[in-house]
Amino acid sequence: MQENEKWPKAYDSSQVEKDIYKHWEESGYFNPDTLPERNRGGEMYSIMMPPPNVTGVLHLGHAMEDTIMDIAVRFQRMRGKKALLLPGTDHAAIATQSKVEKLLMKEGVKYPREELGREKLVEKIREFAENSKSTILSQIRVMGTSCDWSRLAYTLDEARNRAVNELFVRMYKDGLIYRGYRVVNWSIKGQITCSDDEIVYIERPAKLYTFKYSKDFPITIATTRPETKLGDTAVAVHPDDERYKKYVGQTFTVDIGAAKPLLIKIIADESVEKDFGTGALGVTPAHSAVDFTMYEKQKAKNDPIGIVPVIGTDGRMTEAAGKDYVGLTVEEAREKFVSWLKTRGLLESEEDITQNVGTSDRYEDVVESLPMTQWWLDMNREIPGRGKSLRDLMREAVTTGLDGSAEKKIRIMPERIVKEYLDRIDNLRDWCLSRQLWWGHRIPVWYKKQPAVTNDESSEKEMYVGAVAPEGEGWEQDPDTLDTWFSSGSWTFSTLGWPEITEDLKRYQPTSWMQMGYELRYLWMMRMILMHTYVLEEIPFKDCYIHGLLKDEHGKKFSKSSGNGIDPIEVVERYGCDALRLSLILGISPGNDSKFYLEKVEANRNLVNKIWNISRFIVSSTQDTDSASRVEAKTLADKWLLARLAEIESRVTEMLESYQFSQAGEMLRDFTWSDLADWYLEIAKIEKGKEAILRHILETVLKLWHPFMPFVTEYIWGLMGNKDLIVAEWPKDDVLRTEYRETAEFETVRNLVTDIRRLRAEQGVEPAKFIEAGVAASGDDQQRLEENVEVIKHLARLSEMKLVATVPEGWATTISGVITVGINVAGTVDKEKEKAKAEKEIAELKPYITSLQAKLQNEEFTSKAPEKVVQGMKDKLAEAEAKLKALEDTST
RNA sequence: GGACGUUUAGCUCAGUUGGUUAGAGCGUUCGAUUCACAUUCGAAAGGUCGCAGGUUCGAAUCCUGCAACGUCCACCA
Repeated sequence: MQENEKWPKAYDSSQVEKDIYKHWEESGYFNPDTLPERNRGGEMYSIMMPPPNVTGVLHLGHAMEDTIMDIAVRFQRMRGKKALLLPGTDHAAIATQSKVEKLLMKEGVKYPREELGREKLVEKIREFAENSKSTILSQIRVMGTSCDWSRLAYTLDEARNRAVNELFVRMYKDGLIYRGYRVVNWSIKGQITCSDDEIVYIERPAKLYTFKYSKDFPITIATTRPETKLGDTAVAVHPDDERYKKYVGQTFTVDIGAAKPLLIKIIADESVEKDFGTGALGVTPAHSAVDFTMYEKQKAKNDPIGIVPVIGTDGRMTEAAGKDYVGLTVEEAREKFVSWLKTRGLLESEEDITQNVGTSDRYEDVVESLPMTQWWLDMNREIPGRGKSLRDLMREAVTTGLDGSAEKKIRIMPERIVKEYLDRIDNLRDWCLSRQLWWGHRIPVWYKKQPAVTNDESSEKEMYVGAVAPEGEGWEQDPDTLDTWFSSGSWTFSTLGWPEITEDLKRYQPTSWMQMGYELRYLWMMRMILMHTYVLEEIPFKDCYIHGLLKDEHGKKFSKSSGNGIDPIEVVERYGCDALRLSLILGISPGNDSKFYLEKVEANRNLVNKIWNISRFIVSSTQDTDSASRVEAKTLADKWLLARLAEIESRVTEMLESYQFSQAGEMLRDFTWSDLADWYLEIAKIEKGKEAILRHILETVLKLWHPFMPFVTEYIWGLMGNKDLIVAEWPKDDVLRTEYRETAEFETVRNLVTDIRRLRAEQGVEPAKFIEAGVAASGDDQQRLEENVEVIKHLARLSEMKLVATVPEGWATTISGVITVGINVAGTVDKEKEKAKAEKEIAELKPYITSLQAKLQNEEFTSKAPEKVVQGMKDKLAEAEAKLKALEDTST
């Protein structure tokens, strides 16, 4: 074929991708409202894009998510659905604010909050966020993502802010959100509260100290945090513990150096393990979540114990800790208190242990447990009128279905995640919603007097909950903002216009599908389920696919600190978007991590180019074809290929329906490269008159590939004179599927060609040389080969192929299935090689035959195994025996 | 302390409800360049399916135990 401008030898993605994306965007097909008639009347299909954080740029993980979502939505669009992929970004409260603060500090603003003040700092963050947002949005376009830009959402925009406020107020009115003095996770470094989900547990060595408060105190206790003991108010023992039963209810006064002598009450609590340590637990309600629950239990029992905070928000000991300790860090205080115990002879032992401590996922410091007044979401309280709690809703949504309705059940993939999720639900504590941050949704609560961040139980002033301040003077809004996951949690409906009951809301939720990385399954998936089921009494999505992490070739996480980051945009520039997309989805299995490296992209670039050249060949050789001509299989090869195509069509469809992208893509690749390019197109050069079939095949293949590699397929589609592959009809049941089913017959021909090629290579026949061949076959095989003599001759480079009774003496021979084939090597046959080959095959075949025979003689097998299996084995045995006989004939 | 995942060719991974000679891509070796594509084509080598037991006529696949790696949960005071 002539080189020409339209069809260069190699596909150049950089020349076409931008224009094609622009064309798609202008076509309106990304927006379900402006899709062709067929789609607008179709079933709805919706995906909400997990909003990337506006903290920087798109990374490979985003690129992978964009790819799988885009494959899903393109597939559904081609099938005629009213398909929506709704894009958006996340303001990412703490991530963004801390990032900007760090940048400012680098620029010399040492204390950004103090120096700039709330308004100015928020303005700086907004600037940064807007910048980052526009970068990210343009990168989503580069990935070819077919999302509806007219519905673009941002977690901190006007509409989403309205939704968040409304949600907060509604939950408050339902009694689910409350203000409470409770123990929080406090990051000293970040000066901020963390939810349980933002805690990362790490193991570290620690010392377990066993001691008594005083010489005459009857119970010995153990702790890894001696300094907190300055705030102890009780000792808890198991109610059945004979050793301590007699003390329960008594109160002891001990002086261990705190500001005031401690009043220690002995209480009984089921959760204390008799066999752990001394079987008694010093209770510090102010500095341990567990102890705090005991404090609450005692309060409920009307047998209260005290609560004494001895650590402040600055991580230093408070005045309550006593004059010897005030102002010290916890480490200093610990050392001091331990030596105090030692000098008094109160320390019984010191033991090295490994301890699990919680750290802040953002600031990476060990979090302190401190009591504070914060806003909380109650997991256990009954929702008015629903007869169940938020926890119940979260459980129902993945088990029985919401309200027991199977229609309202979320299917999570891979399934094992469900178990982990339920585990987590069972252990869920109330969610601390308020954050000491400025970047985010400000808590919609107003006070007459502003409470300071403090760990004293402050007296409440007049309070009003609502988005707008009430009438009158002196109202000040709560200074805190909401946990960023509060707004992300409402993503599946806030994006559709809620709290207004819009057409979009009615139509596109519950959404069809959600995908996310497994690190988000609690932080985000759980919250979406919680909020959606609460607000709309519906599930947020029908299917949820949890994918693994992308790692580098050594299995390491991509991260800035290890410097192994790969910029997806650079990869697109170098190899093309289609190649990158394939590399992100092929060879992965759901829920497992996968590795990414450039060799993979290269291989997939080659695949894209292969498709380009297949098209180039087919288009050039079918230029004058009447596109209306009927697709009809005339030869064995035609029947075979059309049967394969029909099979691929239905299997790829099935796989995409069940979100098995990797498998679908691999199947298509194998078909395209091997069956179509290497075999059928080669045959098409020999057997003429395939124009209509070739066109049909190419168009079908382009359609099947389009969701995976949208750019090159759309481009070729255009070069073929067609319009808008993006909305072309997905291949489905057609005449081919029922007409052509048989693929096995062609395998005889294919195997014969391969075996002759191997024989030539073994015998050292020059590759270009045409030689004579003789083929001894019988029955159906004989006829099949006769019909395909020309094909075989060309593909195996034969000058002549005769069907013979026996292969002439002196020719090199091999066995292909049950066919004996010989080639005339003009007396130069390498007997040694031939014999070695035959012997090797015989050696493999004999034990195989023996084992088959043994199986077939085994009555247990023949009576128990299904008839199909037994028959299959008999056939195999017959074939193997025939082959063995032929081999033995040739090797003697 | 519980739970989960992974372990298959040198590398990356497939392997559907157990069915009998375990597959692909990359890499390796040998060979090929006029006529779609060297971003290509042909051929080959390469695996005791982590280990040990068990169930079964039959196990990479099911069960039990163990090991290595990874992950999650828990009020390990």
